[in-house]
Amino acid sequence: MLAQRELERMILSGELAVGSKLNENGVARMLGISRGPVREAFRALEAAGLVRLEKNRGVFVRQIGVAEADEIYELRAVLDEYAGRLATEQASPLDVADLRARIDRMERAVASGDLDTYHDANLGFHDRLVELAGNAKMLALYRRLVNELSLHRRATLDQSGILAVSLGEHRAIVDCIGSGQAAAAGRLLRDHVLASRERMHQNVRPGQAVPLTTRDRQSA
Amino acid sequence: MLAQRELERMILSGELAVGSKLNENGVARMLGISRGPVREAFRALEAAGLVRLEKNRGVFVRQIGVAEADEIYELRAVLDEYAGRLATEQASPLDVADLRARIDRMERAVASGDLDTYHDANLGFHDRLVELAGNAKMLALYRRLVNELSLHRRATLDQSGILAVSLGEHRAIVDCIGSGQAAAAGRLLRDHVLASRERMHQNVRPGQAVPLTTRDRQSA
DNA sequence: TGGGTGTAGATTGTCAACAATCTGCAGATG
DNA sequence: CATCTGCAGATTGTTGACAATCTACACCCA
Repeated sequence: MLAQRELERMILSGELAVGSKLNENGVARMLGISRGPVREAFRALEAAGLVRLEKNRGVFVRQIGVAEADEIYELRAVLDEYAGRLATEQASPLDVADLRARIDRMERAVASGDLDTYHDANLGFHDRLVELAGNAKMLALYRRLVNELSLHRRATLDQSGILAVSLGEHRAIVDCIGSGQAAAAGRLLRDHVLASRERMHQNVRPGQAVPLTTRDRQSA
Repeated sequence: MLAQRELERMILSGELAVGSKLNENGVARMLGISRGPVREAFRALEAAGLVRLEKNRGVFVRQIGVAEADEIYELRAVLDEYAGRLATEQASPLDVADLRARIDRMERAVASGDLDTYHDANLGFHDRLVELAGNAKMLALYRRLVNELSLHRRATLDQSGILAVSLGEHRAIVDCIGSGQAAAAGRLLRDHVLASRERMHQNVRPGQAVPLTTRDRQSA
């Protein structure tokens, strides 16, 4: 039960590299437990889409390719448009202020060049927005998609110019939410996600395909 | 690995009643295996949303209430509208003919009063439609939602009048797909799903809340 | 009689050992 | 020299046993 959360944390933080093999004995020793609970955690993580199980061969941290990331971004665009519409109808002035504060936090992070904080705040902003929509099932699906996207380890050569654009999009979205323009909020949110997808593509091209040295790497 | 599929089948078919407790030893004996693999299957099924785990108390087949079913229907409406648009762009004439054949099968089932066959064909029709959209991740999410909806055991007092209406909606959808009207196909599909939600509500009202006798029932 | 309490049985959580399968390498063979 | 074969070690799949926790019922007491 706890092993699953710890493994999930390590996978999402990148502590366990994408594509690396997870040895049952190794993980068990690392967590100070036996193989039984580790295997159970693996099964749960597989259903959550974070690892891949190969019968009699072992489990691997899942690798999300560009094509699959594309699919996920398009799904997010559809869900986010809906979430934006609902959130506009549901959000209180306090909620809007909270969203603005999150954007401010992102802006400060960009100004100080702290990309990690920016990334966290960005995830938090979108998560809060979907949460405001008030559909718990959608929030669960959304989080799953975001988790899977984090398995698409791209070069992350975020240039501050791109981040500034993204910041502007965020502000426009919250302005629509604050002024009750549901349809416009949804549309901007969808466009924002699709633009993020394009930004990912531009990051992927220089690096080409995923280097082989990161596949089936040993760890734990 | 196989235990999970068997349990999933038994849950979705209703062989294991919604809300019933699944005893580890009982399931293990039933499947002719030991408790270890059973516990692994439980963890996977929990992540799939089919069972609910309560620490030190056991696992129960999940119960979907009206509020949650509502959320799922609204999500399906959003996804299906998108799927309808994509499917229209992707579908070949053969695909359209296949969809029509599925509707014919539903019609025959209604005519002969075979509600089980109608239900299967209906699920198959929508599944195929989402599959045609060509987004594998969306298909996976869609199937998960449909699975969860089957945990909302309503009275299923399907009257043939209602089914006829549903059949007509199906034909209109495929007509749009066949004639390349993507936006219209999406809109009709969304409306169809939302209408299904309303039909569920009308089925729920007479029966009121779920009777207590079906909760935490012993089985396996 | 109603309600709290303790205990016996059942059930879940965990572990270590055994069986089945895979992997890597050394040696044979053409 | 390349390829196939077979074994040794490592890893996964499964099992039965033990510890921790919960549940239900009998019992006691006000």
